[in-house]
Amino acid sequence: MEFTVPLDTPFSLEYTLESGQLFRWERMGEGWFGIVSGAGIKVRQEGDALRCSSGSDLLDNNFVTNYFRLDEDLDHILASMAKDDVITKAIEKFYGLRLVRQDPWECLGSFVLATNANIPRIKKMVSSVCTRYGESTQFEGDTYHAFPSPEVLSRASVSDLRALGLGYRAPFLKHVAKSVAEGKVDLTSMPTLSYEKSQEILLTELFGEKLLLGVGPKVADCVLLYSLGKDEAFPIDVWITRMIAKSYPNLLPKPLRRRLAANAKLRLSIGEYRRVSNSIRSHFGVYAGYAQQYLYMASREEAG
DNA sequence: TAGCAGGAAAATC
DNA sequence: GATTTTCCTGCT
Repeated sequence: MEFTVPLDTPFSLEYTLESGQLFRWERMGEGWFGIVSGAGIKVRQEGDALRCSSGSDLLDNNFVTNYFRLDEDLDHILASMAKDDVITKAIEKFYGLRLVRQDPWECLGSFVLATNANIPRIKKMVSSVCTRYGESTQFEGDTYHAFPSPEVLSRASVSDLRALGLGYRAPFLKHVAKSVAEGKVDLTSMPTLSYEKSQEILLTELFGEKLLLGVGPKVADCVLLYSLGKDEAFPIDVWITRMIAKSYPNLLPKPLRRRLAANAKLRLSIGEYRRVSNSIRSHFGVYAGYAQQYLYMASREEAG
C-alpha cells in the first residue's frame, strides 16, 4: 500500500537510518528500503513528508509514525539534553536524527551478533540468519525474509548457525532465542518496567548461569534504548568511549581518565561501565540516550 | 580485577 | 598481501 506521512516535526530519515540502530535498511535510489515486521517498505523523504510504499497493510501511516517516534516533540528532547558545546554542535550537525521503536526481539537478536564486528558485517550476519530461517515475504516481485522468531532460532543447530558466518556468536544467539522462547525473559513486560529493573532482568544470572548469554551491559543498553523506550539508557561502545575521553574527561574517574588519555585499553570493565554510565546520565538527564546517538554520529564523523 | 580468547570480515597499512 | 580493527562478552 502507498501512503504519505506528513511531517510537522523535525526529522532526518537519512541520519536516523545511518546511526547504527538498525541493520535491515539499505539506500535505494532517492530513498530507503527496509524489512520491518516481516514486510518490505520503501520510504523517501520529500521535504516535509515521507512517501511510503509497503508490502503489508500493517505497515501503514500509524505504524511508520510510531516506528520513527514522530509523535514526540524532538525539539523539547534536544533542548533538555543540550548541556554543553560539544553536544550542541552534534545536535546542529545531525539535527532530525531520532531514536526508533524497533521490535525488541529482533533488536536483541541483532545486537548479540554485534560484538567484535563492524556494521557492514553485522548487516551481513543478520541478513544471512533471516534468509536461512525467516519467513519469506514478497515485495514488488522480489522475495525477502523476516527476522526469525525466537522459537525457530532456538531450534536451529549451532553448527548451522556457524555455517552462516556467525562464529562464536552462534551459540549465544541460540541460547538467547531459547531463553526468550521459553519465557525466561519476557521482553513484552519491559516497556512498563523501569530502566534499572529491565536492565537487571536482561543481565540476570541464575545459579551462576546467565539468562542471556552474550548480553552484557552495552548490548542490554542498546535493546533498552532502541526497542523498549528507555531513553536514559546510554550504550557505551568504543566510539562513545573515545568521544567521552576526548570531550568529557571530567565525567570520568581519574584513573580511567589517565588510561584513556594514553589511548590504552578502550574497553571498560563492568564496574567502570556502570560508573561512567551513571555519571553521563547525571550530566545529560533523562534523554541521555538521545545524546548518545548524536555523539555516536559525531564521533564516527570525526574519525572520517 | 586483569587479561585473554573468540571467528570472520572490513579497514588499514 | 599482511596486519589491525571491528557498536563486546565470557571465562579464568
